[in-house]
Amino acid sequence: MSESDLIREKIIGAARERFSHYGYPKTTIAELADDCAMSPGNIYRFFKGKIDIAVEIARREALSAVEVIEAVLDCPVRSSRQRLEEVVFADLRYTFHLLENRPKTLELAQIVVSDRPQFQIESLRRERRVFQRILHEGQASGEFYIDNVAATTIALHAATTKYRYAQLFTNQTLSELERELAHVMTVIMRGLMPAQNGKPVAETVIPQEDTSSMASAS
Amino acid sequence: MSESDLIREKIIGAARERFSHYGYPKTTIAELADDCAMSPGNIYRFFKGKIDIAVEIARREALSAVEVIEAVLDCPVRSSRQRLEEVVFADLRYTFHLLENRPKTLELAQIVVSDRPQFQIESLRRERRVFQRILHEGQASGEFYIDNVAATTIALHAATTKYRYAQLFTNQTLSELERELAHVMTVIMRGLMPAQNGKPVAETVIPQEDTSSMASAS
DNA sequence: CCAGTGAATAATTTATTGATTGTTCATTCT
DNA sequence: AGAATGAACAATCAATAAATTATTCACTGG
Repeated sequence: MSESDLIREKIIGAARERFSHYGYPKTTIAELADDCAMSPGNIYRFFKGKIDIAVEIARREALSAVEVIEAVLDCPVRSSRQRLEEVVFADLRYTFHLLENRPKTLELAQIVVSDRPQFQIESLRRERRVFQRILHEGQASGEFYIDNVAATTIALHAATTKYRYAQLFTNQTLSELERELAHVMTVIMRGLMPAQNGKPVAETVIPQEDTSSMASAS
Repeated sequence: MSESDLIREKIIGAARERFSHYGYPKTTIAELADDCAMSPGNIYRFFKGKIDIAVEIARREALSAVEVIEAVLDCPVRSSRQRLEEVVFADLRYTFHLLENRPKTLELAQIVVSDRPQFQIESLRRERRVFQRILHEGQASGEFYIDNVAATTIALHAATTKYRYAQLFTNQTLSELERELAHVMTVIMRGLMPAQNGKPVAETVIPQEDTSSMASAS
């Protein structure tokens, strides 16, 4: 990593710290410059503007969020169904806890999105890719009956919209949301899986929370 | 209708007019009083405060929205499936056109909800009742396989969240949303209906827009 | 009495100003 | 030369004052 990149990282680190403590609007370029022992003007040799620092931080946050979800893919499971359910519930829990414990992260994301609408579109696309992988795998194994994986991925993603950053839509508790999502997933799974000897597949059971990946937030 | 009720209606009429033209914040009590040829103080004999006028208007708007959706129930259809699909698509189209043609209506609703959170909860509940009726009917006729109608109603409602006031979530066009919703409904219908001789039920077809109930907005 | 008034008051909103902050760039360092 | 500075300028924000508005209530005319 070049010298220049190191300085860039230093700025990002200082900004992450201040944005999460005091918020984006209350953080000044002068403060970031101070933190990095440089002049305000020098910041602009590394970022085009203040908002671009926020974009970079939000981009990394979004990537690591998808990684948390993708981590679920790595642990061995019995079926694609279980994978899918675990990913959806992980999404609910991850975004729920994020808003609960680090509200400034959402604030930052909203500021970035209002300036760069494309940012949100790309974040959603990344998330869908995880879904798509699972559906594709389930189709290949014959576990799912899906005639159009791409369209079904979009449908699945849309149908679970309420369970991403759920606090934006409702003030239900996490338990209530989990119970509700289980019912949604029951219907969806029955929509994806052929009935077993005349009986629809069993109801979705709320998965155990995976405590091993519950890293504490900075 | 009593004299007093007539005056009340006059105030509501004047407020509807001004709220929809200039918005709630820019409408003053003095203006409403002028419109009704009375003094500002007299308004308060009919409404506890300015916000209560908005609440009453929003309440009626919400009721008439549900009526538009319920109207779909009256026309004869071949199946519960068709009913359900028509209601869901009617909801998407109605709320989409509402935001497109009468943005002040949403503004008013948001103001009311921010002051009276209960308002939103009740509106959603009313909407769900329409869904519940159809699910219940489909279950009774054997067309749907549903083990828990109440829970499935909630699931269906949650899964279609994105298609109510869709512009709040996305800037997709109505056609795009319709195509997407068709895929969502395909999965859901397959989740609700037993497969016919081994094959999952057919994909959802986007229903024709019902032009007969397309009343022009004031 | 009681529906209705309108001036008085409290609460909000808007306008104005001064201070702060984001951004640029001519200049200084190394 | 390239890296960094910090004063200068423009844009934005915060604080305050001014104006407007919501609400109340002692009063009036029927």
